[in-house]
Amino acid sequence: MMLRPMPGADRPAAAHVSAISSLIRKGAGEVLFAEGDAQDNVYEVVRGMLRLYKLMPDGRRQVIGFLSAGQLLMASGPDGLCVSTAEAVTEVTVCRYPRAAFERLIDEIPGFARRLLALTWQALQIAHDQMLLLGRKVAMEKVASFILLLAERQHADGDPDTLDVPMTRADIADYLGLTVETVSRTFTRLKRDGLIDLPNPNLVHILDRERLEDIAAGDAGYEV
Amino acid sequence: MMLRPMPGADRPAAAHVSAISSLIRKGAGEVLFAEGDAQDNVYEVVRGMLRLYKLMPDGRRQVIGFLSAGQLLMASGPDGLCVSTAEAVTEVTVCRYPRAAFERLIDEIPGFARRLLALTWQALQIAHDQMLLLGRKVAMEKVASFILLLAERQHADGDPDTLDVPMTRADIADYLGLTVETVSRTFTRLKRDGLIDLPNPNLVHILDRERLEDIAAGDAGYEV
DNA sequence: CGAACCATTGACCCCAATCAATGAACGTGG
DNA sequence: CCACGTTCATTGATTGGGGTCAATGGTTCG
Repeated sequence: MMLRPMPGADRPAAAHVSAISSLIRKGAGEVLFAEGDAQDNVYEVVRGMLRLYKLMPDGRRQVIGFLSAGQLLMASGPDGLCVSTAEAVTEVTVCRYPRAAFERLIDEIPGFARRLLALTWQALQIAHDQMLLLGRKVAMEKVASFILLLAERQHADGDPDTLDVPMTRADIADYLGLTVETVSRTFTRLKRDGLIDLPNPNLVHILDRERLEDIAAGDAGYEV
Repeated sequence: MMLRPMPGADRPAAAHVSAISSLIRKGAGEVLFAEGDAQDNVYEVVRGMLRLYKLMPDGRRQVIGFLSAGQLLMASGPDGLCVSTAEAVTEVTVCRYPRAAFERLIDEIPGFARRLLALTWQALQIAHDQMLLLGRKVAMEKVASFILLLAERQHADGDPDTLDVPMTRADIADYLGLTVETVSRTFTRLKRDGLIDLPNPNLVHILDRERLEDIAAGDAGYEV
């Protein structure tokens, strides 16, 4: 489960429970938990970025989401088994809360459950939007949507049109239901067409946000 | 938002609040609410089936899910705007709860919020599984997964291998990220290969569940 | 009986996958 | 410091799975 901070909430939802938590650091590429693990914890990303994904037996991968600072993550279901794998994209610091203690707080702190419910509902909406993207958008629309999603996430640090891209092309491909090659070609095309600049693979400058938004929404204005 | 009954819960979560609810009937094809509507309600399906979907400006459609008896549906976000459209697949009876009253109950009834949270979390997991399907599975795997999903849903009424398929091929296609033609061809192929029987378009008999499950999981055993 | 809708099937085509090669960036160790 | 391996990104050539276009038949309904 992937949760984002509530709009208007100044502090992450789990800030209440720092007494029972423990801080964990992971280097890039390290696994926090894997699909099927029997560990039963709630995590909060403090610094860095995680990727959450599911695997098929033959290695096909679907990235469910990228989690950055402030986001909550319930790793396992009622049975205590993890339903996806969480891996560090960059070096990350996460805060771990034992599930049992977390659940107790739900009953004790008034309004906490409602807040969690709102967060989970929001996560569900994001998942539904991603279903539209995966099921119905073409490659160009997927990549444009992804760039705007990144932009939305980091409007805090200065220029809203300058984007850090910490994940690899393979991560992006597995998030968008494409291949590495198609993602790369699409970035190149967006650059060639003057919608973005791409000084290096991990840095994007948005040059024409309006057209990007039209493309992402499917208002087909990108055929040249 | 789409919710399913908690495992082990004998009654739908909203059964507590029947005092403030109203029953609504809709004929097949009728719209319960549409994306962007400002109505702020929680629904529970009593009888029949709903489809939930999102649209793109040019008419491309992604079906988010099919809801049958017992399932809960929070139509709108914190801003009160509906994030998807709900339409009757068959004739349906739904129970409507005003959001405000529903929210009050969350604070008043102990454990209710937690129960809703569990339901929402489960809905999120289903959405994540669907993301894997949409992003990484091939047509045959998608259709096999869909048939097994249908089977899971109606194991109550008698034969677990006899499935009612109330939705159209277009609904299925928009749920799986395919076209009507591909869905139809894939059903035909499954029938030809002896994995299912298809007496008519709305009735499926599962003949080889094990192979269907292998295909759905991606254990590629369906090339002939 | 005709209109509308739905499902199926065939012919053809195209977008994105696959296969393949190259270059850039980054350690790591001699 | 440089040779080497590894990983990542890009680009080109080719292919194929599923989309598109089109036609047919079944069913329902007015």
